[in-house]
Amino acid sequence: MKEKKKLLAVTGPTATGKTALGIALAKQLNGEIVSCDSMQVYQGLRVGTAQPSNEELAQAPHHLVGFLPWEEAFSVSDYVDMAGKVIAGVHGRGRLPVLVGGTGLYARSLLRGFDFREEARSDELRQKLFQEAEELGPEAMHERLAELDPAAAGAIHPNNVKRALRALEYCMLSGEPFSQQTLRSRQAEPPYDYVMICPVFRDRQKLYDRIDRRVDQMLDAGLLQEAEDFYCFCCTAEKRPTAAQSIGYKELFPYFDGQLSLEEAVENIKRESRRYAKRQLTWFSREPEARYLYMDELDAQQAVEACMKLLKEEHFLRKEGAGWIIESSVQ
RNA sequence: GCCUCUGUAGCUCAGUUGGUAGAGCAGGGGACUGAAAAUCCCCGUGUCAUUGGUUCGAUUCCGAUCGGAGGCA
Repeated sequence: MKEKKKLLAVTGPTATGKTALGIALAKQLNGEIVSCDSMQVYQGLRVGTAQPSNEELAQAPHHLVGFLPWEEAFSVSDYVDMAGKVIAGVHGRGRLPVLVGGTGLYARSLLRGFDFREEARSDELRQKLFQEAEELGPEAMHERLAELDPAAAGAIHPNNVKRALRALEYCMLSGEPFSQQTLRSRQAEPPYDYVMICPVFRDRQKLYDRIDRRVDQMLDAGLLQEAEDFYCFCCTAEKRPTAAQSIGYKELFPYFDGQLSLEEAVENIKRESRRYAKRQLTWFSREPEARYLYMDELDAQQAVEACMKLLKEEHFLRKEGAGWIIESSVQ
């Protein structure tokens, strides 16, 4: 007999309206927003990463948004740690955590209870491995992985140096095969009782149009200034920070360098955002729990109603008097 | 009006000395367990503008028509 705490997740591709929907649901359900976005964690990357606006932030408590300095690295395991603590706090206040964001790996890792071992990570070793890969070539490194962990080597393409080296790093530090960790995580007990709502568009073109339009809006909202500040920071940083991976900034760097016109750089942001959305779509299609919400058929109000209906069906909620009560879940 | 060039995949263009075609980009699909907005893998049939002719056979050669670009009047 173990009681799991409830959690509501709103995850899906960019530009589908997760932020607004999450806030509406949080307001309705006495909730607090817990962001699940690898780039919105950074300070000052407000426009380009589509962080909630001040008006939005004022409508519900938000966590894990805009708190990390640019130079700080950030990773899944950091996220799972922090989010776990934040969520415990929300539960402690007797409120409902509403996970909102598009970083699929973060959401899955948190909700499925993936286990990242503290000792299985070393920046030094990682750097060393990358140097070796540079000298010996990716195939040699992949062969090395094949010796330590044939299963992982079979699952990782030799050209995917980043993932092959991480697996290698893991094997060398932990003393167990990387694939073993995956297996262990798969058997882990999910820590929360959750429903995952995934807003999407039936019509791909509609989503792409929204993305294009949103990039234009970002420019109107001051993306260029924000990006230039960040660009100046990156130029003086000794190594490329994690934050520099964010779409919307790195595409503008060649423009600041004078190598691309603004128009070309903006086109690149739009294209990369569309591709990103497609990757997210692929990712979430592999989430068996994802409950799709087709946004091309719904206005904001209807989307919230559809979610409430779904939560009732999932026995997540029950109506009591004028309000909604979140079901307790004693197993 | 005349002359020249041009019309091939969504776009830019190759190419076939006549046996129905291929690159880049765009696009599509997929993978994903400590950088994930990252990283990586796979995918190219299109009335070769239209229409006649020559030919066993034409997208390829010839003519006409219709687009486009340039030049001369």
